[in-house]
Amino acid sequence: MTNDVKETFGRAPAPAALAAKVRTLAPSMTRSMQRVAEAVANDPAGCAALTVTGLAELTGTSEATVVRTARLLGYPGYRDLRLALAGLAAQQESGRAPAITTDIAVDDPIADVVAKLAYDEQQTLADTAAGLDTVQLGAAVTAAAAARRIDVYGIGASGLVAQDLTQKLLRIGLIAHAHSDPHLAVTNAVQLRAGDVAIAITHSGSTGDVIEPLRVAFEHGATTVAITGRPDGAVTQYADHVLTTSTARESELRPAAMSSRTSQLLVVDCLFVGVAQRTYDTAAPALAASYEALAHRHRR
Amino acid sequence: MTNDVKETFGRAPAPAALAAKVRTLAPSMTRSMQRVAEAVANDPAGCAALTVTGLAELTGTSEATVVRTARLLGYPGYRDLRLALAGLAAQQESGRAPAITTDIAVDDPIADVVAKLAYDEQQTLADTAAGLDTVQLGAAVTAAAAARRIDVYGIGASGLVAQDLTQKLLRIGLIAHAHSDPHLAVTNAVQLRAGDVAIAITHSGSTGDVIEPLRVAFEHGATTVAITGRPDGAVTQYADHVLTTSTARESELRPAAMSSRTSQLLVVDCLFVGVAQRTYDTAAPALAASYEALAHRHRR
DNA sequence: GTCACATATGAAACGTATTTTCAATGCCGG
DNA sequence: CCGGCATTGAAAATACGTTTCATATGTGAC
Repeated sequence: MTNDVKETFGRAPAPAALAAKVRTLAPSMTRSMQRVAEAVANDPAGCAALTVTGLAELTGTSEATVVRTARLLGYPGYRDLRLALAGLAAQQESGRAPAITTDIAVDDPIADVVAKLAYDEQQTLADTAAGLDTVQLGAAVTAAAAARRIDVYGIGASGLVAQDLTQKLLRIGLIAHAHSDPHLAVTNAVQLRAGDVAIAITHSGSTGDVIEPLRVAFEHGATTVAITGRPDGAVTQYADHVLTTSTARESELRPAAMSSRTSQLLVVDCLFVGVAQRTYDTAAPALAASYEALAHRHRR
Repeated sequence: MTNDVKETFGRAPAPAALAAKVRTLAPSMTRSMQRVAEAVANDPAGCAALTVTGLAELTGTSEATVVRTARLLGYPGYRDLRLALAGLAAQQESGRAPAITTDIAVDDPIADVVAKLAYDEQQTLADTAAGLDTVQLGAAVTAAAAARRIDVYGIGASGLVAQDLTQKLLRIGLIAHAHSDPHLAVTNAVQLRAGDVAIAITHSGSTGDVIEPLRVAFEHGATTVAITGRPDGAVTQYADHVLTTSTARESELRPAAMSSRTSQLLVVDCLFVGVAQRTYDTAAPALAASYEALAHRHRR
């Protein structure tokens, strides 16, 4: 084709400005081309789902006309117009910001529950990261990396976090124990001495069964760490280092335990990664070995 | 899971979650398919500009492989993948992708570790929420809400998630047990019958010790649910409902267990809230009562 | 090792969507 | 009413996407 009078104008086929371009060029279009352009401008998403033939039928024209319209709009052919259309559709799809502010209600459809929970947990993570004192964290990491042994206290939901931390520390070759039995925790705490580390995890900061072993450890000279949502709670009086978790808004269907757990896990992960960095020479092979050991326990 | 082994997962080919889907499905891909998937995930915009043949050449594979990959990602063919790609490209063009892309390094300062971990976990949550099949989730919720008893199987890190779920279900008055001892799990699974629910949690989808009890439960007529990162894993053959967790990029200092746990917990939370909604009349007072029971165990 | 089997892969055949060509039609000025 | 030009769609030509199938590449058993 030796390009004749009516040809592409403007260089980039920027998808955003498509509606404007349609309006600008409409006067220079023939009747059938206008029908096509109109359809495209009115429902980009719908048209993106159609083939040339489909769009031709929809607008009561022919394939040739559709292609001609695409050309006039600045694309090499219909295929490219269609791609631009898909992009445009995606953009205005995402433009609708969800902004989930409401609490979870009893009659929320399941999809909303998923969206709200995910959003809340993301929020909790951001808050926790922002509020975490990296100096305290660094100190806790240093102590843990050098510790002879590490005891972790946690009860209820926090007990699972304690176990999570312990599992990970064990994997990099450290000696760590999680205690959720208050009596055993205390009897073990007595064994601790300077150079050892004791970590108490409690959202409320006032869980007696967790504070008690930390106090014992503290008095025996161990380095003590508290991971708590209440930096002014009773637990902190026996803690050398306090790591604060964030407290997200809770509701009847979303107990505090849920977001505090997310927050605690982030702190625990940071602690773990910090320790793994400091002890990299032993941690890396230990991690590899534990991975290897599990490999043959998989089916198929 | 009625349909075949290798099949599309999730319903909508939502463009946003494409990178996540690539990561989730990467393990079940062949080498050449992985090359294609990688190219697509790394440069959606660039790939959207290519024809099948072009993409095949770019990745050093054949057209057939490209189409196969598109199918695996949940699209009817390459044409539709390409449209989705164009949409994705347009989105991140306008959205200005922030993305902390670097892995955690051995010498990262602790503040960076916190930021990167928080970011990654947020990403994992978003991906999981996007990829979660709400129909399957709804079905699992319905089954669990009406169950006579609920058994949950999980080992290692997944064991903690299993316990987390169990703890919460117990709080709303349901009968739930977590098993991480494979033998006890199986002997308990034998007791299950129609109307009961068994839930297996395994990131790899191939943990024999978790699959076995689920198989037994399945064969005894219980409704079975699998929470796994591998929708094509061995575990799904005995699962009535499959809930897919997302697989985040992992590295030496950030083992898969970390993000899979985040993902699993979100799924488990959704399950819990869903069940709590359905059983609100009994769940609400039960929650209040358990809260009350703990109140006097706090100091000061 | 090597044999049998399964899986992965690309070349080429095939079908469909897009583009081009071209003849028919309508419109306008003389 | 006629010639010339713009518009249009049917159908041919082509580019693209999909499917098939034979070959290659492992992988586990013996």
